[in-house]
Amino acid sequence: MIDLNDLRTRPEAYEEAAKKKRSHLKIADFLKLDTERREIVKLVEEMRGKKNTTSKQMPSLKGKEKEEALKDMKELSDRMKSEEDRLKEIDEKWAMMQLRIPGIPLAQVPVGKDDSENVEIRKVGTPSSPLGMTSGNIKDHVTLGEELDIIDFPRGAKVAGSRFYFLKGDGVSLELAVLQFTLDHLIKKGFTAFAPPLLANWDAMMGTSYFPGGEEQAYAVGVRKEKTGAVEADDLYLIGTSEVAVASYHGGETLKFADLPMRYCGISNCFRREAGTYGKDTRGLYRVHQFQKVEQVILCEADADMSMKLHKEILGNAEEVLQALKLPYRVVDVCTGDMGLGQVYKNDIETWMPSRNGYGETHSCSSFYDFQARRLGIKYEAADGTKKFVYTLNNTCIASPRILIPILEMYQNEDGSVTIPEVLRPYMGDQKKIVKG
RNA sequence: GGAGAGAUGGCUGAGUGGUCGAUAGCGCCUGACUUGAAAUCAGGUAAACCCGAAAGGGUUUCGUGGGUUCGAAUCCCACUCUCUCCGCCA
Repeated sequence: MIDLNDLRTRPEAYEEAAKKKRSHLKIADFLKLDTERREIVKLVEEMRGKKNTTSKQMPSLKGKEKEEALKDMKELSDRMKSEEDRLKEIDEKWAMMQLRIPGIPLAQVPVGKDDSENVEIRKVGTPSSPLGMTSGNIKDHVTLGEELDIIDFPRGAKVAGSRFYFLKGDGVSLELAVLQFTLDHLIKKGFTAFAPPLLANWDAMMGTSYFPGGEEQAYAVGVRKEKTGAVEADDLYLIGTSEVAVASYHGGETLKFADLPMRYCGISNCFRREAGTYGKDTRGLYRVHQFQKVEQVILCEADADMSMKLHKEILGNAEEVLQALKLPYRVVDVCTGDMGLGQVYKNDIETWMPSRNGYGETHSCSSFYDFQARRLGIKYEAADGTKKFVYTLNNTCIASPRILIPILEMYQNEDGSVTIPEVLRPYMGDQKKIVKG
C-alpha cells in the first residue's frame, strides 16, 4: 500500500499533505498503531517459529518425550490464538487507516481549500456568444434539446428519477459521433481501446482509490457482509469511470519494462450517485447519474519526469479534441483542497458554456505516481532487475452528455437549429444540422 | 438455474495429517566438454515481509475466507474462478 519506509522516514510530509488535502487523518495516530502492530507481529512470529521447530521434531519423538512436547504445544497453541486474534484486529484497523493516507502533492500544486482556489494556467479560444447568433436570444441546451426533441428530461425522471434523461434521435447520433471521434483520435495516437466491465469489485474500487471514502457515490449491487468476506448477493459496484476497470486490468501483475508506457483508453457508461449534491446543478445535462466517457489511462515507469511528460501528453490529447470541436476552454491547476487522496498533480479542463456564462469542468487530468499501483499491486521489472511499482495517470478525453452542453449551445443558430461541428459530420452521415421535426 | 470435474512454483504435473516451500519433467542461470553452437554431464533456480552492515536468520504464501488438530497442500464448511453436459437467453 503506502510506502511505509517513506512514511516512517518523513511523517511530517504526510501530515502536511493530509492537512493540505483537508483530511482529518492524523498521521501520528497511524504511526502509533503501526508501532504497536510491529511489536505484536514480532511476538507472533517468534511464537510461530517455536511452534514450527517443535512441530518438525514431533515425528521423531517417542513416549514420554512426545507426551511432554504435545503438552507444551497445546499450551503454546492456546497462547498463540489470543495473540493472533489481537493481531488480526489491529491489522484490520491498520489496513483501513493506511488506505486513508494521502499521496503527497508536488511542490508546484497551489494550496487552497476548494475548487474556487484553482489557478488558471491557460485559456484557449475566446469565450463568446454562440457562433451563429447575432441577436441576444440565446437558448440553453435544455431548451434546445427539448425544442429539437433530442433530449427528454421529464421522461428520464419518470422512468428512473431525477438526474436521468433520455437522449433521442439526433441526440443519440451526436453523442455517439463525439465519442467515436474521440476514440479514433486516441487510437491514431497508439492508445489501446477497452470496453471494460461496467461492474467492478471492491478491490478495483479500492485499488483506484475511490474506496474507502467514496462508497456513497457508487451504486452498489449486492451487499458485502462485514468481516466474514462472504457476500449477500453479487457484491459489485457500478463504475463511475472506466479508469476503475482499465487501471485494474493489470492488477497484481509484473509488467515488462519494454512494454511501458502503456497507453490505454476505456470507453464506458459511468454511474454516479452524486450524493450530497442536492440542489446543485439540478438543471440540464451538467450533473447526471449516468453518462458515457472516453478515458485515458497510462501506466509508466516510476520516474517523475516521465510521469510529467505523459501528464502533458494526455492533457494535450484532450485539448486537441476541444480544439477540433472549436470550443473555447481553459486549463486550471487544481489546488490541494480539490485534489483526490492519491493525486499528486491535477489539471482540470473547463469548457466555455454560454448558459452558465462561465467555464464548466469537462475534463480531469491526474497524476498518481505509485499511489494506485501500490494498491493494485502493479509492478514492472526495471533494467537492473529490481521490481518497482509503476506510476499511473489518467485523463478524461471526452465525457458526454456534459460535452453536449457547449456543443449545443455554441453551435446554435438564430432559427433554433444546431450546426453539427465539422469534425463530427463524417460520423453522422455528413449531416450538417440538427433541425426541428 | 441443474449435474459433474478441477484450481499446487515461470509452465506441465506428483503429492490425502507431521523433517513438504513442496517429487519429477520442461524452461531459465552457472560451470565442464567444444574453435563456437547444439547435444551431454554437474550444480543452481519462487515471492512478499521482518531482523541484520553483511554473511545469514525468521515469518507467511499450495484459488480465497473460516474451521478441526499439538501440527493442514492434504480433513470439514462457505465462497470465487475455470472446464464439460443440460436448461434458459441478447
